[in-house]
Amino acid sequence: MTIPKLLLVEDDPDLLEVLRLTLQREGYETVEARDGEEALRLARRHAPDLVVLDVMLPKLDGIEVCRQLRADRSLQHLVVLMLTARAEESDVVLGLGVGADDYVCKPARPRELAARVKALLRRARARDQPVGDQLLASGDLVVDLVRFEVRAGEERFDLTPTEFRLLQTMIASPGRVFRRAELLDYAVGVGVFVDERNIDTHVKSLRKKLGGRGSLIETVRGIGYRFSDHAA
Amino acid sequence: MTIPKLLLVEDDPDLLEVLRLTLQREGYETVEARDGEEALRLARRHAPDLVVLDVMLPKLDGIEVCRQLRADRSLQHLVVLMLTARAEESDVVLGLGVGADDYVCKPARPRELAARVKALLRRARARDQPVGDQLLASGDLVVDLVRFEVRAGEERFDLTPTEFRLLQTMIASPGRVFRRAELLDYAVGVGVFVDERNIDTHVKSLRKKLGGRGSLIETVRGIGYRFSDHAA
DNA sequence: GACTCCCTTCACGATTTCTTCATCTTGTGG
DNA sequence: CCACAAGATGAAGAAATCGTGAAGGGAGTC
Repeated sequence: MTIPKLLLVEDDPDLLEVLRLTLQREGYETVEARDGEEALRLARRHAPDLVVLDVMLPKLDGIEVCRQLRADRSLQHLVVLMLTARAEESDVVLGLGVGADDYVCKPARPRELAARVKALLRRARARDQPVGDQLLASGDLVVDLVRFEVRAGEERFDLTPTEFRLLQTMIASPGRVFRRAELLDYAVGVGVFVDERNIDTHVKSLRKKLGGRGSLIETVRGIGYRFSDHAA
Repeated sequence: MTIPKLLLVEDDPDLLEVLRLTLQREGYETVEARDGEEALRLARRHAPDLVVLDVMLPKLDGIEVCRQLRADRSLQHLVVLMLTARAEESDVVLGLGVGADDYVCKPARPRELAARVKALLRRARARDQPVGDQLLASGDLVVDLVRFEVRAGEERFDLTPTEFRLLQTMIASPGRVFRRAELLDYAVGVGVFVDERNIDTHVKSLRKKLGGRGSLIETVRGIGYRFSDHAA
């Protein structure tokens, strides 16, 4: 559940600025390249989740960049979003032919660009994480990711989103100790700047809602918290 | 649950390549035709589940191909997905007029195309099932996919298309929580870019029309919505 | 062209949730 | 047993989410 990293490839400084502002506002981390060679280099160095790739580029055009990216095994999961000049249908077909996942015509409207990036990342994530571990359980406590609810026998616990993610994170690895900083990343969000003590408050509330089972969340003094793995 | 077979009809070799790559990657078996006559021949020989049909074709255009396919009793269950040039509104109207099930504007975005194909096949599968399975029900609420109406006892609810799809989607998996983004894909359309909170508005209207049963659509704060599965 | 229906967006208030902070309790080492 | 650090607790302000009504725009109809 980390924050998605995007590689923006665009030679026009103004356009690049627009891309950056648009996508950073959506909470993405961005890396930027101004030509094809730099794009390839940065893609390999940073392993971004998605690359926004202009077709017209100095040194190496977008088509060629895309082809080479696709040929790189270590970038198997990279999503490529092409930026093509308006009405240049041949570019689009070429781009899709070398494996681009989607395209947006320039000038790109921020709303559409952001929406497409979001949709692409969501689908990519869904693909990489096939249906399966939709149920987490330890003892008689069950975290149901499909129904977004937590049960124990007949009893149901009404948790807030943050409490839910907190429990989900810890119960996925019973016995493992999580530092507060880790829990913040998982449950609150990466890149959100809040006090680590915040976790204490959520843990407290979570324990309270879990009633007798609240003690399954153990405090590890000086480190953080963990979900008990003592056989129930 | 056999592997679906698709017939791809496209005269541009590059575009055909894109179609093939996109859909084979999704696990479909494909057959290819480059003109209208070949399309008809292969459709009859291979009896595919779905045909992706370009409108502009040599010899016999897509409209005419579609018309003839529809006239063939042995291809009753064939699903037709039209590929139309961008902004050619007239093509779309014509296509749907001769019985196409859906259309995608060229150049086709892989994800969108794949999503639509998947959705169409899912719908077709449901349609071919016995009548009983074309009724979705939970409690005394019945969603009739054949008559496109929703009933509860004697009462009939008059829903808009979007409200209908929304309800259909959720009632098909009672208890499962749907994120707004998912609901947008299912109920509004893949590749349509609208505000996620648009869903809220449709839900509100749906609840209002369902009257007392509106509460069956539950809000899962911070996540999305779901259809209740609490035993009636 | 006026009208209707549907979809979409927007803004406001009500409510819930998150976060911070001050205080109290507990655990630990000396 | 004390002192101190770390955690637990409760309260309250800040922020986010959701429900709602209304307005605008497009497509189709009369």
